[in-house]
Amino acid sequence: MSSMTNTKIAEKFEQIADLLEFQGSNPFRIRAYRNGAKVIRDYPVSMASLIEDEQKDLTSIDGIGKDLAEKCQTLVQTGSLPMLDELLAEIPKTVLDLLRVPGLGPKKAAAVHKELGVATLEELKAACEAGEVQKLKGFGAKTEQAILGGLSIASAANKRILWIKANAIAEQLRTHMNACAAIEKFDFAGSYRRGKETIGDLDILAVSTDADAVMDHFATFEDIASVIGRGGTKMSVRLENGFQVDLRVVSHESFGAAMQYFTGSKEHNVIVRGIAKKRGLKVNEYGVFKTNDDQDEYVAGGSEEDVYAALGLPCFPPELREARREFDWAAAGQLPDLIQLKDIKADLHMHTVATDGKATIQQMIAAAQDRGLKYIAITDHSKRVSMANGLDESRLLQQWQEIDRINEDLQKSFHVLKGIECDILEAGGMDLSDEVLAQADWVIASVHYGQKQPKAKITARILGAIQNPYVTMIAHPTGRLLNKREPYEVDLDQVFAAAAEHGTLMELNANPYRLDLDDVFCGMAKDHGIPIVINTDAHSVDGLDVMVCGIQQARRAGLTKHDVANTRTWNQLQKLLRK
DNA sequence: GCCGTTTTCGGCCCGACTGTTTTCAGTCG
Repeated sequence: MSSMTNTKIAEKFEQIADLLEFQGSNPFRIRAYRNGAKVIRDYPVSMASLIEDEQKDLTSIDGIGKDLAEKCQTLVQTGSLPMLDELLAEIPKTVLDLLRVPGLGPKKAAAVHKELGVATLEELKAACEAGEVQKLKGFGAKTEQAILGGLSIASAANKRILWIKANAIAEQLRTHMNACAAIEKFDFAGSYRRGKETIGDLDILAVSTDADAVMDHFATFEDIASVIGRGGTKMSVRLENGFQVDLRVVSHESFGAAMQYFTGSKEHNVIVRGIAKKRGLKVNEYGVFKTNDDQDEYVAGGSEEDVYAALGLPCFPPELREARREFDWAAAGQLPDLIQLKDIKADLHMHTVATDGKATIQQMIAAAQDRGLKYIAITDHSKRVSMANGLDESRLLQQWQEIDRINEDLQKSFHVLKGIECDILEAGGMDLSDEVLAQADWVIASVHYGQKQPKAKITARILGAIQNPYVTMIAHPTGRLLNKREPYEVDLDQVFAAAAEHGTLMELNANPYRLDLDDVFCGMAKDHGIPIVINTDAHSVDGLDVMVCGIQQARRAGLTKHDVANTRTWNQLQKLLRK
C-alpha cells in the first residue's frame, strides 16, 4: 500500500518546476509540471488508487501526458523519483529559498547563485551587505536594496493568512475606501473573493476618473508600512503585519473585465483566454476585444456577466474559478447551483460549559435561533479528552435528561439533538459504551490523540468508528490545522469507501483553522455519494458565526444544498442515516 | 512537457511597473 498521496505527488512536481525554473529551462515545460501538480492536487480520486486499478489510464486526465503519468507511477510504486534526485544533486535545496524572496525571481536568483556562489538566505544577505550583488550585470544599488528589503520581510510576506483574518483587514479597508469621494465604486477581487481558505494578498479594484486622488486616499490608510510601488493605474503597499494590498484604478467600461481578471484564479484565466482566442477575441483587464489587423474593437467589459457572455460562458461563481471542473460543467450546462448560508437549517457540532465551551445549552439555543437555525446538536467531548473535562457516561446521561426537559419546554419551536463528540481511542474503539451511544440522537466520532500514528493504524481506527452502528458522522476527518498542523496520515480512499457502505456522514468543519474536509476531499466524498455536514464546532456563542467559512469551502467544492445533510429538516436528515 | 475541427509540430494568456537600460529584461499577478 503506497502512502504517496496526491498532495505529495503535487509537491514533488512543484519542486521539479522550481528547480527547472532555476536552471532556466523551457518555461512551457516548467508550466507543464506546475499544471500537472495542480491537476493532481485537485483530482477527486487518488493517483495511487488509479494506478492500483490498472484499468485507469492517467494520461486521460487533462494536463497529464505520457511522461507525467510515468513519473506518477514511479512515485507511487517506489516513493521517489530519479529525475528529481538528479536535479537535487545539481542544485542545493536551500537555493530554492532564494526564489521566495520578493523581488528575486528565477533569473536573478540563478545569477547570484552562479556568480557569487550564494546558496542560502544568510549568504544572500551577507552578499548584499558587502555590496557584491549590485556589481552583477543587470543588478544595481536599488535592486540590492530591494533584495535586502525583501529578505527582512521574506517570512511574513510569504505567509498566507486565514481568510477570516484577511476579511477583518478587508472590512477596515472597505470603510477607509468608502470615504473617498473620487471613487465611483470599488470591490475586492483575488483569492479573497474566491473564498480561499488562506489569502496571499488583497486586491482592490476602483472605478474613478481620477486615479491619483484614489491612490492618495489609499495611501492614508493607517496600517500601511511602506509603498511597494505606484504607477498611473496601480499601487501596491505593505501593511504593518507584512500583508500586501494592491489597488487598481479602472474605467467604468473596464470594471467587469478587471474584476474577472483580478479575481482569477490565474489558471482559470489562462483557460478563459484560450477560449477567447479560438473565437477571434482577446481578453485582458480592460475588456473583451475583437482582434482586428488595424485596431482591436471593444466588445464587452462593464460587468463580469458581459465578459463571460461574450465568450459564450456562464458567469462562474468566484468560488468555482479554480480551473478544476467548472468548464466541463459549463459545457454540459451543469454548473452546480451552489449552497448558500441561508440553506443551512442546523448546526450539529458544538460544545458547552459542561466541557470546554464558554456558553450554556440555553445560550447556544438562543444564539442558534438568532441565526435562523431550526435545530442543533449538543456534542460535548467524551471522558478521554480529559483536558476539556470530557463527559463520562453518567454526566452525559444527565445532560441528555436536561436536553429532554428543554425540548419539552421548546414545544417544537426548536429542537435540540442529544449528541456527543466521542473520542476514537488510540488503540481503536470508542470512548463510550455502545449501550450509551445507542441512546443518542447524533454521535460524532473524532480523533484527538495519537494523531501521528502511521497510516494503517490511524486509518483502521477511523474505519472502526465508521463501522460502529451508532456513529453518525466523522468530525474533522484529517485533523489538519491551517498554518499549524499537518493532516493525519489517514487513507481517505478507504474511509470514503467504508463511509459510503455504512451510511456514515462526513463533516466539513467550518472552523477557519480547520476547514476539514477541504474542498478537494469534499468533492471526493460527494463522488462517493456521502452527504456532507457543515458544522461550526462552536465553543462559544460567537463560534456559531464561522458557518460562513464552511459555506465558502463547500461552494469551492461545488456542493449544492442537496449534497449537504444539514440543509434538511431533522426528519428528512434521519432518512439519510441508514443505521 | 502537453496538446490537437489549424492533430504529431509548433504553438502555449496578458499587461503594469521597476530598474537598468538607451529599447528591454525581470518580476509580479
